[in-house]
Amino acid sequence: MSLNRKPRLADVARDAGVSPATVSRAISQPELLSGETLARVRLSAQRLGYSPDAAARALASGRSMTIGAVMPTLDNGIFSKALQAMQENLAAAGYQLLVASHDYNIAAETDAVRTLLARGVDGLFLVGAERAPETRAMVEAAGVPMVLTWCAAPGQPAVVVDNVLAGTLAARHLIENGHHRIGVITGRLKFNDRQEARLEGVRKALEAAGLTLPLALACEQPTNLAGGRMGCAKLLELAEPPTAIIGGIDLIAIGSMVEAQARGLSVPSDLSIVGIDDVDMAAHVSPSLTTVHVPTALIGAQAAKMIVAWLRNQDVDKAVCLPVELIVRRSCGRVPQSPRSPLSGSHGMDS
Amino acid sequence: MSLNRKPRLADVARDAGVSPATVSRAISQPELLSGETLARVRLSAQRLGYSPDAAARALASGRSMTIGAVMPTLDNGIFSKALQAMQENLAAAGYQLLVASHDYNIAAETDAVRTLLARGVDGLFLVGAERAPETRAMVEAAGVPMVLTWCAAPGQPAVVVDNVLAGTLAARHLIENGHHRIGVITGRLKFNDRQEARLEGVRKALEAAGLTLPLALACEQPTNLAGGRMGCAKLLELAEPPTAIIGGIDLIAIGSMVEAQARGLSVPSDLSIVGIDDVDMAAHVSPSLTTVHVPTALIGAQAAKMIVAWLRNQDVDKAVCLPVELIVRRSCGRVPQSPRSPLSGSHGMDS
DNA sequence: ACATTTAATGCGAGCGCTTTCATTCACGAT
DNA sequence: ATCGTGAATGAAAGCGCTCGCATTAAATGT
Repeated sequence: MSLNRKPRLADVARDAGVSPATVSRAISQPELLSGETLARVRLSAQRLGYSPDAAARALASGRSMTIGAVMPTLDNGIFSKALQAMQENLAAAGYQLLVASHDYNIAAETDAVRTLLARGVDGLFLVGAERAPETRAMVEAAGVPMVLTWCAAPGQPAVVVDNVLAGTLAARHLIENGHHRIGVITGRLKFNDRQEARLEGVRKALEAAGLTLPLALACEQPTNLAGGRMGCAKLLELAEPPTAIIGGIDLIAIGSMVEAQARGLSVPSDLSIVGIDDVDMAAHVSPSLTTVHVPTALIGAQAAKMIVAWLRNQDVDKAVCLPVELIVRRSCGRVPQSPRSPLSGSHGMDS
Repeated sequence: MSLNRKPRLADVARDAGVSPATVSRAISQPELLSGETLARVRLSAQRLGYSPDAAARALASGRSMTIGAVMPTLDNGIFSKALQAMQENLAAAGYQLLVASHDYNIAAETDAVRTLLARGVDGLFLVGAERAPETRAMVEAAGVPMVLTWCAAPGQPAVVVDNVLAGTLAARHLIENGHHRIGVITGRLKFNDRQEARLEGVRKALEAAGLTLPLALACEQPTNLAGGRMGCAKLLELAEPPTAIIGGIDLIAIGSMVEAQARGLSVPSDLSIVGIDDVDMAAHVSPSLTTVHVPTALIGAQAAKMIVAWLRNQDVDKAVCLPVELIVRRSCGRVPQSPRSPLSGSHGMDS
């Protein structure tokens, strides 16, 4: 049993009767070799069970074939879905994905980027456009291609969706159903420009309809079910509660639905609810959630393709904006005509 | 503007008036240096903005400070939660996490492991004990520490939970509530020993109570909400439908609940439902889901700690088994006494 | 037949760091 | 004074691969 050390490139070269350089080319630029030589080298490599040393390649070539992704958290369906898509697409192009998370902490993002850069990543995915100037500076100084996701920064390649539009779509749908008092529960706005944009979109739609968003009707909550429940509870306990609620993400919307139902309200007849994201669950809760579809997996896939193209020096679209779309399901209805039990009546009739 | 090339270790050495070896030690074994020298080197490093080159370190030292994790999918709360915990713990120890996924495809797992190994990972996390012999062989040949998660293989360090017990706990709870006809919806059993074990646990509890699991009452579905709905639909359409359903994972259980409710059944009075995992959502659906808590994040955290200890040549527990626990909420009730609308009556009275 | 390309391969100098071994120096013991 | 001793540091040989340049051989043109 010859359990000698791992074969190196030189071993293959010797075995195939060629120079190390030729073996190296057989791996990375096979088109430069004659068919015969290539075949011989491949045979030797195969026979010896050769597999190139990634660290050595990285050192010699200056490329690590590794891409870093820094997400707010991996523990959220929308990010893990994007991550999954990134991973698949990168793997297909020979790249590995290095992940880090910052839990919505702007300084933690800086640290993560620093670490990844020190790791020699060839490219970087970041979420959102808002970040510490230092972070941008580091990436720039390192000369590492970076593509943003979800939100775009000027002049920076990105794969985004129109979050403002998403908010507008959600609000407009409610307005068209006669709702005046619309509550909005967003995620924490700090270091989360996706949520900010969506909120802005809601405001826009409201203003376009001659309505406003009273301070009391907007609240920030953690981006999870519990946040949705709490936010909803808060809004429903208002003297003048909303007739409809927009969740900054589906999880919040669903949490709101649960809370409303737990309070004996019927969705949508007592309270309408709209989400944004269209997570798997949205179609399966009852009533099914009307929401604005955001192509999460596509964002990841596109971002991966973009960075690979960039690394291959191909043309890169400066920023692609993926479409969002209102998905009408069953969680929204016309504004209730009459006061309902735990809520005081809404003002003014409509329609 | 001196935008020269990145400073190297030698630059720091020159600046600090010491040898490169000393700088190297300042980084990785500071305890070997005199306080004075260390301070001087650190100052120079800081001033020059030095950051060691990971590839060079990896090549010279034979350690990449990188750990690979191969998951069935990132796009599932339980795995992404574990991943998140792994990532945090590894980062704290100076390691980076390289991720890959195989989508429940055993050959894809082999490929992922091969790739990660070629990448020079210092350690590996895998899910479950079932896999291609080739995969094990590769890891062994590479001499890379590997820790398994969720399910243990003999003689292999692992952080697991007793999935059989989880299944038993779920079933026993139902049995104690008088249920005889218990349906089970698991995820696909192929290359998923967690689900197999849970199913086995259910069988055990049933047998211990003198009951059996008829073939018709067990079904496999995708591990998501839609799977739960379909599985539930199938079971409810049986001539003799179950009075209770166990979901192999919470997502399935919740999907079942939705389906049951969509069919006009009330949970738990018409149908009891138990899940396994205790995902965030479980506490927030309505009725809240009775389930078996599996400490997902802890699995990840422990696994990370274990592999770090191993890499530091510290003692490693061969296999830690984390506790599972039945969480009684509101989705289970006594078996219905009388036939209910869409279902034919259950046989024999109980209690 | 001879110069000129073009294609295929080899040479060798690194890439930036780690680590073994040797060296130096200070200090307490003899 | 002399000799270990151990702590602190330096010298230098790689780690395994890539790539610019040089070289050779074959093909093409005149």
